[in-house]
Amino acid sequence: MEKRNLKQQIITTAGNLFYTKGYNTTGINEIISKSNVAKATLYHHFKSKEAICIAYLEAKHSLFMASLTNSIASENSTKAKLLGIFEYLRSEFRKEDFGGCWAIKLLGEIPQNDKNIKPLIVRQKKELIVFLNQLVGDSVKNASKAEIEQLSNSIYLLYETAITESYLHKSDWPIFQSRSIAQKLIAEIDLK
Amino acid sequence: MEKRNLKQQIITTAGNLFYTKGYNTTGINEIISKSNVAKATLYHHFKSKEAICIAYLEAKHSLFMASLTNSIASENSTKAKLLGIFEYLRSEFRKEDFGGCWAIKLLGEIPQNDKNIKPLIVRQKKELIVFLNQLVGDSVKNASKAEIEQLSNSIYLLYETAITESYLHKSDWPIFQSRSIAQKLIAEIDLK
Amino acid sequence: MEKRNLKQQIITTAGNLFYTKGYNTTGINEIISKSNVAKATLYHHFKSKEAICIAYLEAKHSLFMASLTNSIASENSTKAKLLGIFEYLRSEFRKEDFGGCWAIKLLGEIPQNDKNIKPLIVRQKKELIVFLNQLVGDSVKNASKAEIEQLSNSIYLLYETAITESYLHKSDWPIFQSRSIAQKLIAEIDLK
Amino acid sequence: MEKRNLKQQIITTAGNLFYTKGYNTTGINEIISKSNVAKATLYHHFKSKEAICIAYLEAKHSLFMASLTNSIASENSTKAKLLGIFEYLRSEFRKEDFGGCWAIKLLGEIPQNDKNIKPLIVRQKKELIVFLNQLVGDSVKNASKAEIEQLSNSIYLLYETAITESYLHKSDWPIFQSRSIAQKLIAEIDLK
DNA sequence: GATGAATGAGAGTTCATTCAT
DNA sequence: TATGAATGAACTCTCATTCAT
Repeated sequence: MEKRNLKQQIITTAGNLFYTKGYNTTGINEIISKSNVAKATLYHHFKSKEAICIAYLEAKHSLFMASLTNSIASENSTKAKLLGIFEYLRSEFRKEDFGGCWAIKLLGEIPQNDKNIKPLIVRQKKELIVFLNQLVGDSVKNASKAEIEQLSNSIYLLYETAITESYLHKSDWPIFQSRSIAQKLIAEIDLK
Repeated sequence: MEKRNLKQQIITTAGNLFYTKGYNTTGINEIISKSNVAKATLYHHFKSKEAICIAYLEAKHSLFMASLTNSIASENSTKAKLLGIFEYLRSEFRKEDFGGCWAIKLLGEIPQNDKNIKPLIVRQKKELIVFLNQLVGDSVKNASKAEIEQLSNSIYLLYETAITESYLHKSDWPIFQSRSIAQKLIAEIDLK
Repeated sequence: MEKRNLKQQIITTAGNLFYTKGYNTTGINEIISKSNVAKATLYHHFKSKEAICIAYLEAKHSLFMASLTNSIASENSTKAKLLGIFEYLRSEFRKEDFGGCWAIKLLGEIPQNDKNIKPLIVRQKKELIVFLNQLVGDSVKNASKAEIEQLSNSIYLLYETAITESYLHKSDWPIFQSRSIAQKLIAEIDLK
Repeated sequence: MEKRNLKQQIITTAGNLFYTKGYNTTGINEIISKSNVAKATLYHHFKSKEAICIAYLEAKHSLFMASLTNSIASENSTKAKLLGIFEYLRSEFRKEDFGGCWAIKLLGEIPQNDKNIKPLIVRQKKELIVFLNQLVGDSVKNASKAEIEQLSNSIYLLYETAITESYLHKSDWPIFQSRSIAQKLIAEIDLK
C-alpha cells in the first residue's frame, strides 16, 4: 500500500472483480479484503457500492478511448484506422482476462429502470459513436452527412457485436467476420 | 391458480422478473410472493434458483425459435425470410417490456467460469447460428459452403447487435441499420 | 423392494443413517430416497420421525441383546461369559461401520428434558444391567446381593466406557483395559 | 451488555444451549436472541456455527482442566488426588444443569467422518489422559511405565463412564461405583 | 484520514409434516 | 395401501451500510 492511491486501488480491485465475477456477485467484503483497505475507509472514499461502480465505469471508459485512439494513431489512412479498431479488439481478446464488454455486461445486472448506471453507459456508448462519426467525417470526400453516419453507426454496431460474441463463443471469428463486413461497407464510400 | 401448472407458473413469474430486474437482483422471496406459491413448493419443483433460471432460458429459447420461425414462414423468398428476422425484432422492440436479449443479459450476471448457465447460452446461440445457416444453405444457387457460412454468421452477428443496442439506446435505429447491412450482404450472394 | 417388509426396510435404512450421520442430521427426504419409499408411505407406517427413531432403538436393542446372549452362550463358566462380553465388543469394533453406542450417541442429540426417547434408552440400559446382574447372580457361591450388584454394575460401567471410548479414540485399547479391570473384579468374587 | 465481551457472551450463551438442548437442535436465531446480539454481529465474530461450537469446546475444556486441577490441589497424597477426581465429578453432578460430558454428547451429533469437531474432542480427551498419566507418574515408587499407564488409563475410563452414566441414569451410583473400582486399582500400585 | 465493531433486512435452502387423490 | 404435491416455519449465512472512536 503506497498510501496515496488508495482510491485508485479500490477502483482497480473492485473493477477487476466486477468484470470477472459480476457486479452483484461481488461483495463489499471481498473488495475490502482484496484491496487491503478497511471497510470504513472504503466508505470514506465512496458513498456506496454503486459509486464505486460508476468510478470503475468512468476509469474503464477513459482508458478504453485512450487505448483505442492510441492504437489506431499509427495507421496512415482512415480506412486503416477504421479496420484498426478490430485489430485493437483482437489484441484485447487475446488477453487472458478478456471478458467482453464491461458496460454491456453491467447492463444485464441492473434493473431496466435504473437511473444512475444505465444512463452513464448510454452516454459512454454515444461518445464512442461520436468518435467514430468524427473519424469517418474528417476524411470523407464525397458523402452526405447521412452516409457518414450510416457508416460510423455500422462500424459501431459491428464493434459491439464483435466484442460480445467473441467473449460468448470464446472465439475470434466474430471479430474477423465483423471486420470483413466493415471492410465491405468502407469500400462503398469515398475516403481519403 | 389453475391447479396443475404451478411449475410453469413459477417459470413464467421468475422469468419475467429475471428479464426486467436481473437474475441476481431477483430474490426467491419475490418469486414466490408474485407466483403465490410457498417457498417449499418452489423447491419441490426446482432444486435451486439456478435450476429455475435454466428452465426459464430453455422456455424462452424454445418460444423464440418457434416465434421467429413462424414469423418468417409467410415470406416467399429466402431473401425476404432473412430480412424478416429484423422485422420480427422490430415487433419485439415495440412491446412494452422489451429488454434486449435475455441470454446476453444473463451473461453479464454470472461469473466468467460458470459451468451451467453459460454453456447453455452458448448452445442456444449456436442453435440460432445453425438455423440461419440452414435457412441460407437450403436456397442458395451458386455459393460455396464458406460463403454460406459467412452470410449466415453475419446475419447472426447483426441480429445480436440489433437486439442489444436497440435496448441500450432505447431506439430502433440499430435494427434498421443492421437490416440495411444485411440487405447489402444478401444482395451479394445468389439466392433462389 | 419385496413388498412386505416395507416397514422394516424403512427402519433399517433410517437406522443406518441415524447411526452414521446422526439423528438430527438425517432428514426425512434422505430416508425416503435411500429406502425407495414414498413420503406418504413412510408417514403411513410411522406417525413421525421420532417414531422411526424409537422403532430403530427397539430393533437395535433386541438384536444387541440376542447377539450378546448368543455370543457368550458357548462359554462354559460364568467368568468366561462375563469376559466374553468384551470379546463380543471387540468383534463389533472390528466391523467397518462401528460407531460406538447408538443409544449414548442419541442421548447427545436430544434435549435434556426429552420425554420419549431418553426414557426408552434408560429402560434399555437398565435391561442390560439386569441381564448382567442375573448372569452373575445365577452362578455365585458365597456373595451377598450387594456384592453381586456391585460386580454386575461394574461390568456394565466398563462395557459402556469400552464401547464409547474405543469409538472415540478409534482404538481397541479401551476394550482391553476394561476387560483387564473386569478380570480383576471377577477374581475377587467366588463364582461357579 | 458490558460492551466488549460480546464474543465471550456469545460463546457462553451458545454453549449453554448446546449443552442443554444439543448442538443441532440449537438454532442461530435462538443464540442471537438469547445473547442480545444481531445476527450479522455474531457472524462478524464467528465464521460459522461450527466455529462457535469449537470455541465453546475449547472454553469448556480449559475451564474443566483448571477446575479439576484446582479441585484436587488441596489433597496431600496422589491417592487422594486421584480419588478427588470423583469427588469433583460428584460436585458437578449435583449442579442443577449437569448434563453429562459436553464432548461425548457432541460426538453423537456429528457425522462419523467429521473433520473439525471430532479431532478436537479426541485431542482434548488425550490431554486428560496425559494429565492423569503425569499425576500418577510423578509420585510412583516402584512401577513400570506400562503399569503407570494402565492405572491412569483405567482412571480415565472410569471417569468417562461415571460422567456419562450418572447423567443417563440421573443418579450418582455410577460415580460411587467408578470411584470404588479406582480405589482398588490404586491400592495395587505403590504410590507415595 | 482511517478504523473494526455492529446492524436490519434479506439471501437461498431445508425442515418434518399434511393433504387430496 | 400407497402416493407426490404442497406447506409454514425454521434453517445457516451474507448483504450493503453506519457508527463510535
